[in-house]
Amino acid sequence: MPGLDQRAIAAALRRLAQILEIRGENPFKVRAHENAADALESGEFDAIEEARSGTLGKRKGFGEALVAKVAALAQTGELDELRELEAEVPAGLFEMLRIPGFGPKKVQAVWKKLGVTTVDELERACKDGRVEKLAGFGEKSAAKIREGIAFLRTSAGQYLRGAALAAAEELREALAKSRAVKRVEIAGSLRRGREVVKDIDIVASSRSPDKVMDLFRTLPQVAEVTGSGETKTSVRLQSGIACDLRVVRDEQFPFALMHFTGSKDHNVAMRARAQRLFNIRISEYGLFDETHGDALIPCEDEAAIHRRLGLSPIEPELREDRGEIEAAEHGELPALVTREDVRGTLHMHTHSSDGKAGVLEMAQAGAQMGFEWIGIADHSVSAFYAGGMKPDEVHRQFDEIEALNAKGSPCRILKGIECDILPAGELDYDESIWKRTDFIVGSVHSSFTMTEREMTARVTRALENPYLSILGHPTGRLLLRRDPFAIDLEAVIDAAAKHGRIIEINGDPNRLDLDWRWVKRARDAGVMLSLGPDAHRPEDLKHTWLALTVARKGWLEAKHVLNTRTAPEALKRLRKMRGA
DNA sequence: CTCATCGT
DNA sequence: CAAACCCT
DNA sequence: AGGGTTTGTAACGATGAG
Repeated sequence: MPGLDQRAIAAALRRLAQILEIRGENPFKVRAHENAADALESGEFDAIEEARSGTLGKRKGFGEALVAKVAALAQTGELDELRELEAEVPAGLFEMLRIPGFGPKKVQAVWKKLGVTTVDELERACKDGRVEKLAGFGEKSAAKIREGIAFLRTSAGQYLRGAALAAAEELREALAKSRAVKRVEIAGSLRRGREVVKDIDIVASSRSPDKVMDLFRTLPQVAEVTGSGETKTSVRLQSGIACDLRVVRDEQFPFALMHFTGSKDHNVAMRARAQRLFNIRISEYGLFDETHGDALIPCEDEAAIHRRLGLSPIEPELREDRGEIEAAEHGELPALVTREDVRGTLHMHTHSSDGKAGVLEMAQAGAQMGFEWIGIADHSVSAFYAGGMKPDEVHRQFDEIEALNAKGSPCRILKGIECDILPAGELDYDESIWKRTDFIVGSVHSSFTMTEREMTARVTRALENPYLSILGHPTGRLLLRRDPFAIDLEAVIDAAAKHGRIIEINGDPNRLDLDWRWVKRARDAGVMLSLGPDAHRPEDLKHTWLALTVARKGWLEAKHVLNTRTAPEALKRLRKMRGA
């Protein structure tokens, strides 16, 4: 077997860590493997080269054993230890680890004591009462596991927008390079900006579809071709995501793009309306005028289709059949906020808490991406698991930021903190720290299991604090992993509106929280929103764009978004909340 | 109540 | 498992 | 210096079993 690349080595070490964990080995040993995998994944150094030259062992976290493992994986792609242990641990156990509340110890228990090795078996064991009889488990445990399995099932086969989009853009670019391809676009729910997707749809136009299909089938990302004809090819990528490519003649491209972008409900509504008002039939191949012998009405792009149907152009993000067609009819669509409108971005971490870079590096990355200003917001002291800052650390960081701003930072840096909203609705620290900040992002990071009433009271109380500028990731959801905590968002939005507070659209690909459906309600209630990358390393600043998509999906215009302001304007808006 | 486990 | 610590 | 041994995440809340 050939040697593995750095990412694959990291994945192998992570797998090993999981096996060790299920086997109940020393937690520090498990952690050591995870840390090593993290380090390799960060890509900050060439581990393969360092393993070869013998310098890897000088690195913190890499001792004799891990250096040997990395070297073996780099050279042969195999590791005896991993192969042997994998043979011992049934593959289904890893899937069980994904059940919320079901960790390595419980996996071990049901495996060893009940011989359960798959999620399906576990479900049966819950139903027939074997689980609740197990020492350490009871009726409630069994019920909770069944809930967890149900959640797992609903998220099965779905992928985060962030990951799917990256894969789709690679494919699109590969296809666009071909001379046989005239036009090519990502379609489907990905184009509509949905937060999770079940597959990737790509639409292309070409005079020689077979050539395009050939190219597509042989792309390096493709693991398996599941179907292929002259208009459609379906594949599964290495990452497991299914991907469909449709190829049409160039005249048909706008119609196909619109059809495959959906949503289904949007298409149905569009078609019914076209039929009713214009006697026009819409299909993926064109607009057909039924009063004139079903003649094709040519359109060069989607905007032309919209215009022909008496509508202003409807951006893909809005095509959810939530009033966009009526708005387009009356010329009342929002002028959606664009990348060009965005001048700054705030909510990012540095090595003062759990970030991987310093303030200056983040500022440089921000400037490079064209931001005029950034806002740092490291974790507060209660977020111990994330290395939250003690008061003196806050002052030290703020001194550094002030010095940088004074001597000419790559871009203007705003001083902020991501302050924990404690269970009673208090913010971490006190006024002596708060007053030194330009802004505070207040976030819930603990006690998620409060009742809706309690949680709502907690957050609305925090919103009354004049120093809380922005409510961070308001529902705490983790896409495909954890539901939002119970909270009355209506009441939260009202409280934010009342006190002039801003609500964050967190752009972490795992969160995308506030959800777009609520973004629109916040907007309608007069609340300003802020795009937050929640970056932990310079390259994460691009999460701003994921948040931007959510904003667009929530019908936001530039005026609704803090990030479109110049630094002085943003500061003015933030200060206003404090009554200054 | 204590202990184990999980999650952040 | 790695790193710090303690011992001769 | 080289070895064997001990210590170390980062700290706490929620939940459930017994």
